[in-house]
Amino acid sequence: MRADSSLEGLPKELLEGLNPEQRAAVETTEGPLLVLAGAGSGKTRVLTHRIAWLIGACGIPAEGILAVTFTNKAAGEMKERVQKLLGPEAGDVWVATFHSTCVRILRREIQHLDRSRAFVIYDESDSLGVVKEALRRHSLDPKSHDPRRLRWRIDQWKNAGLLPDDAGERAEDLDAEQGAELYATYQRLLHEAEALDFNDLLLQTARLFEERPEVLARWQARWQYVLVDEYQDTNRVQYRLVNQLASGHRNLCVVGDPDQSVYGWRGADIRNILDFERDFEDAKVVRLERNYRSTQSILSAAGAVVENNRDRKDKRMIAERDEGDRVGLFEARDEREEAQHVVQSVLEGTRREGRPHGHFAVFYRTNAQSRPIEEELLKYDVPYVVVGGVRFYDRAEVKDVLAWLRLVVNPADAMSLRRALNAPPRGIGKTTLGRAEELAAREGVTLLEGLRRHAAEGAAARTQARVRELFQLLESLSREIREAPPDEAITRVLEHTGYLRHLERESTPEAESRIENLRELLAGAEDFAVANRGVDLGERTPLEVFLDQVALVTDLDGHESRSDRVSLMTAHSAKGLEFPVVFLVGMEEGVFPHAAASREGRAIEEERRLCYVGMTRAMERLTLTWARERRRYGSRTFGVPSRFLGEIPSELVEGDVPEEAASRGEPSLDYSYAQDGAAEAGGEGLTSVVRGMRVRHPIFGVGTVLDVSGSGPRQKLRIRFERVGVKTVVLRYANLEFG
DNA sequence: TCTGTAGGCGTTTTT
DNA sequence: CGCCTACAGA
Repeated sequence: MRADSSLEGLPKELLEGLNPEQRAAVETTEGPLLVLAGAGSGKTRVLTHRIAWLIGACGIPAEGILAVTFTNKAAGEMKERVQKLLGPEAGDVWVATFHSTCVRILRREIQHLDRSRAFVIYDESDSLGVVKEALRRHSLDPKSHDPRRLRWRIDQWKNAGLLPDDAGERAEDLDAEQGAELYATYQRLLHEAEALDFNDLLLQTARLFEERPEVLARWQARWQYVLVDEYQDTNRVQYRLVNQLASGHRNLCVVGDPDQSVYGWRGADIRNILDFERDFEDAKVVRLERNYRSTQSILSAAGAVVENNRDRKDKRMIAERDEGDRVGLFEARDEREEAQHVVQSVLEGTRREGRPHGHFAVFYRTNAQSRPIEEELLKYDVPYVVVGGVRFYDRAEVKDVLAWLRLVVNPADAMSLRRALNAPPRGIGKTTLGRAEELAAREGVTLLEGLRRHAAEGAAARTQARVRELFQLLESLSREIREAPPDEAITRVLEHTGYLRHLERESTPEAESRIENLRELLAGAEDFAVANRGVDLGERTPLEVFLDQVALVTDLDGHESRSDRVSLMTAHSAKGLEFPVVFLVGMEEGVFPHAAASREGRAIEEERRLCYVGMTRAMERLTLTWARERRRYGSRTFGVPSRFLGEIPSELVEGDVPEEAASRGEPSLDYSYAQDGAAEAGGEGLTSVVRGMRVRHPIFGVGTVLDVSGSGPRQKLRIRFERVGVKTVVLRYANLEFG
């Protein structure tokens, strides 16, 4: 312990107000520690106090600590709270997401993998563009090979830590083999563009650590204490990274709650937390089971739902608060009535109890469900904010401008070139680009260089002139903005490329709103410039750092919780938050649980955990609503109440548990398991169809199942038939033979 | 090469 | 229902 006068008395203070378990989690600083932190048990408090304890009481230098979180928002909050506890002593503690941590490492070390340190980060749509390009290179029709499906598949491989060769080795059929080849092409294209997609950030870092032990050793030495938040949501690659970083000193503290694991679809592997004690035999385990957030009724109701999961460690949360109101249940005729109920309740709460709008939150399963609620809120002038959804930086006009910036930083970036090229249009079209691409592939140069050579080698005079103009523009732009602060760089791009003039000339309301978004982009860049004035960025330019940040922020991070607005968001986005009054809407089969999850046991359990997450965000009042009728993709559909409603004991509920839901819980669970089991056993028993299965259709002949969607009588199959290509058939009517 | 329109399509959750 | 793509016409 160090005798720094400014810290005297602090250590004691850091433990005040913590319960014995929380205190143990803070004080157990050495060696592996697993903190099983149930919902509302003061997890963030433990993490922040632990960091403060390490610095303030144990004398660990701030920069020796790494704390990894899931979202930028969580990271920001945690850092802020540590600073509040310690003051300036908090200094350089590194609290960040996995992704930004990896970016930081790669920006310094990626040359060891033979790559450029000026790499660009491709987001989902960039990456989809690369997938399409890969399909083109293999002369495959995007109609029969859905690019999104392939992208998803590549993602799954990456989440599992598999590189193209690994995927190829494991391929069991032609389809998988072809997929692996496409994956290889995809990686090659990324490499040629000096680009990394989101998953590459993690995967390449893990690879780097494996291939270069001396590099790993440096980072191990730097971060003597590692903390990981939301450990239940880590995937295999993140697991590898954590183990690599902690394998020397083993001062690893992971915090999580298996009941809140809701990212399995994204490759999160719940085994990571369930097996922690096996991975580290000497691990200490602390359980935080006192809930300080919710009333007894809310907690019991949520617990009753999640208890139905079979694959679960038994756990009981103890409510510290009193019983409170029963959980509300509302049956609406349709989605409009549902919205009306929510908004009327909000109005009542504000009038009668004087609650600010910020007390209320509405959660739904999918982003598309926000609309009717928004319309109703607008009708009564209730201020609200939609959290998540379309990322600001995903808007076309914003991406256009950013493409120019990215191109200046990294001229190899083919996707940005494609974008920037025609923003605004400058007479270089498909044909020219296609030729340039061919040339680039043939001669092994970047797309930009291919374009230059194509123009030099006898393209039409017109094209030549236009390409020359483009290069002049790029060169002068590059000279001017390379070292400039991002706000100035954006201004220059808007001027010199003629993008702004192009929009102004349109003078439509749409163009007007685009210009408005660009102003917002500019304002964001100004904020960045102000925040980073005088900050040492090392060898990197402000523009480069700005682009990194832009690539990794989500819409979630920007909107801080405001006290004067109702919050609307998906149940996923709600994780980690809390609100006094919560509405969980759209509680119908097919909506929540989502139809895509209804067929598989494991997926249903994840839906149930998601429901648990949503319910446990509520502090004082929780209302679940469902609608008999709902407009979905333009047409009316009829819904039955969610099985989750039937899992809540009626004595905890205000209002009637719908009969249909009450009778569901058990049998539906068994059914899903029966189906799952049959699939694993090789397809006997009920018609349980899985991907890759061979089938015979009376008309179309023999084929392979590509995908299964929906459940029950409406279950649909996408099948690639040998003779007639890909068709979608309804299982019930198709008369398929299996085997 | 660009722009407008008609049709097809799929729609889970996100770093 | 709204987004995106493919296609036709200038």
